Amino acid sequence: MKLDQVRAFIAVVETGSFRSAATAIHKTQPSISASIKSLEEQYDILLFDRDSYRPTLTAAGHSFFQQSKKLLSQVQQLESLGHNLSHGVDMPLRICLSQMTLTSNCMQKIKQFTQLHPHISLDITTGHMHGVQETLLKDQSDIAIGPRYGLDDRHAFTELMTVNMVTVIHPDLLEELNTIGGKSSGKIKQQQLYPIPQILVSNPSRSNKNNDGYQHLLATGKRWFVSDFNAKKTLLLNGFGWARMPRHIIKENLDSGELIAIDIEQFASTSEMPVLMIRLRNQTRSHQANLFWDFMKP
Amino acid sequence: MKLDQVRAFIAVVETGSFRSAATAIHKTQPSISASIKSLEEQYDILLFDRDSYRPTLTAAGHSFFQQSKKLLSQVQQLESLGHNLSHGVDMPLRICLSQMTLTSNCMQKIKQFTQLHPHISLDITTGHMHGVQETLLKDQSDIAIGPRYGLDDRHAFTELMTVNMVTVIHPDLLEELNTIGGKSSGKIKQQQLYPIPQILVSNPSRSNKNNDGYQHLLATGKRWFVSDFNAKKTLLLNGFGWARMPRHIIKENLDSGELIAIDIEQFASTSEMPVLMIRLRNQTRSHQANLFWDFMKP
DNA sequence: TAAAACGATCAATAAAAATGATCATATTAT
DNA sequence: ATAATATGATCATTTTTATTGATCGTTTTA
Repeated sequence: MKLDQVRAFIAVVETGSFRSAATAIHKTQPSISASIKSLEEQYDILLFDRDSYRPTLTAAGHSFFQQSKKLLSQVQQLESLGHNLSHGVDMPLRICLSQMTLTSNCMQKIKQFTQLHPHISLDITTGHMHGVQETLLKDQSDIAIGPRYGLDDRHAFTELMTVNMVTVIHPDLLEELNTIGGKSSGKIKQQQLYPIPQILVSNPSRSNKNNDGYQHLLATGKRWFVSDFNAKKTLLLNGFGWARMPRHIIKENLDSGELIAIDIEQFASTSEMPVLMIRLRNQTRSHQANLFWDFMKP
Repeated sequence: MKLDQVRAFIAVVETGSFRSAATAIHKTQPSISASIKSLEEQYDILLFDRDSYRPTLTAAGHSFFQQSKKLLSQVQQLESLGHNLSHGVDMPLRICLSQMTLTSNCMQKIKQFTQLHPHISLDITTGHMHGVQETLLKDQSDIAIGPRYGLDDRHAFTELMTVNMVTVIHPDLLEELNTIGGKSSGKIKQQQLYPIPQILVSNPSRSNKNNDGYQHLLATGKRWFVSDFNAKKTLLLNGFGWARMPRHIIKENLDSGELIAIDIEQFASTSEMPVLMIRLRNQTRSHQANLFWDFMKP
């Protein structure tokens, strides 16, 4: 397949005839004929129906056209990239941060990096849960920073820090718990929590097959799924349930007593969740990506 | 730009040398040199650093390589499509249905279509809200069926039917309302509903700028966002709030008294929501798509 | 009914790509 | 150290490919 052949094909479709296509892309009509013929012979398909005066796309030709358009837009992207690169326009370094990692600690380190390398432009996006690693796989980011959830052997990673996770609940709900369940202090039994929903952050966009990584689920409790930590926090503050939260997000609410940290029997109520810096193992890394990786690496 | 040049470039990157690249793609080394040189001159960039013995990618070369890989995968898609088309493999017709439209009425019409055209393979996906129209724009579907939300002038549509929307609430909550608010029958005042959350289906994946289409929001009430109608139904059945629902989804719950239809003052409590069949205006349509469109059109 | 536009075809020509030989240099192996 | 091997650039030559202009039989348009 030659690009010029595809260009000729598209020109014919869009101008409606071989001749007009020829003038449109500055070639001669026989040249267009040859290009179409070559495509048709190469794949053993009929792109145009020549029975009528004007060439009309066959069903196969229609599918081929749509895909051809995609190909050509990809070509144009590559060509404009080529031209941009000659003018010193670098590709931005794309970082995807898990909401969980938005601590001043981590952000300051990134800010230091930007100050150290002011010529490197950073594209920073945020995501939740597996979504962070998915941006790597979908080539929407070069480096991701997030929890261990959803990693497999395609990912390489290094631990950056840990986030203190704490199990919290609204004081009203806690009181309700104690009046029903029994003891007013000490550890809470798992059974006591069953009637109260656990609020979890989920990624509803993709139904993930493997449920690994959810090591912090209460086995039979009711569960609520929200889309991000802010929604989770809102629900918590309104007393809709209990949840595990990064301490830095709800620190002020803990201090003011709007939320209470609780301790559950046989359940990792507070824990240090590792935050990883992640990249794809088999992908060639840009120089900027390597600089960032080495700078952030502990 | 020639495809062979890009292929040569990628081969060099992946094999590590011009000579090995030559053998890998069955060309000679001078040919590879010429290809790379041509690319470099065309865009006025340096792809490889030749100072060292082995050619190593420059920063520009690295960016160019990543984009080149994408291009080539697009090429392979087109080529395999070409070969498939010759063996009579048609592209499936991709329909995206809003969850709201999953009435037996609509589904039966689609089933009739499949029986009428057994050779046309249908790919059916479902989505929520704007997500349905987005599949069109992202070229993930050929025809969408869903509500009016999020349409703009890129879309062409025709009304298929209407779905009866009804405002419902859990009987316990209704009782609570009446004891607090006053009357035990007749219309409910908007103010009475403020303390009870309205449950809405949202599309959290994309933060949509224009809030048009949400004509059924109570101005100052609390709001809950869930990802689909099933979640909404679950919340309703558990008495978490009130919501507007397609009648066909909760018909049985209304009959059994698990949910109660309510009437709110100055609020379109029950209404007929139009369900549209939607396609992109400027996109060439496949024969299958036209067949489907004409069949479904009232 | 005449004129214009269409696509297919073909021999001739122009352009481009691939080739093989050769060179200077860098890396290995001995 | 030294010989052997491997690397990329260069160039004249050949081969392949693309393009052209002319022409033919149609179909559409005026």
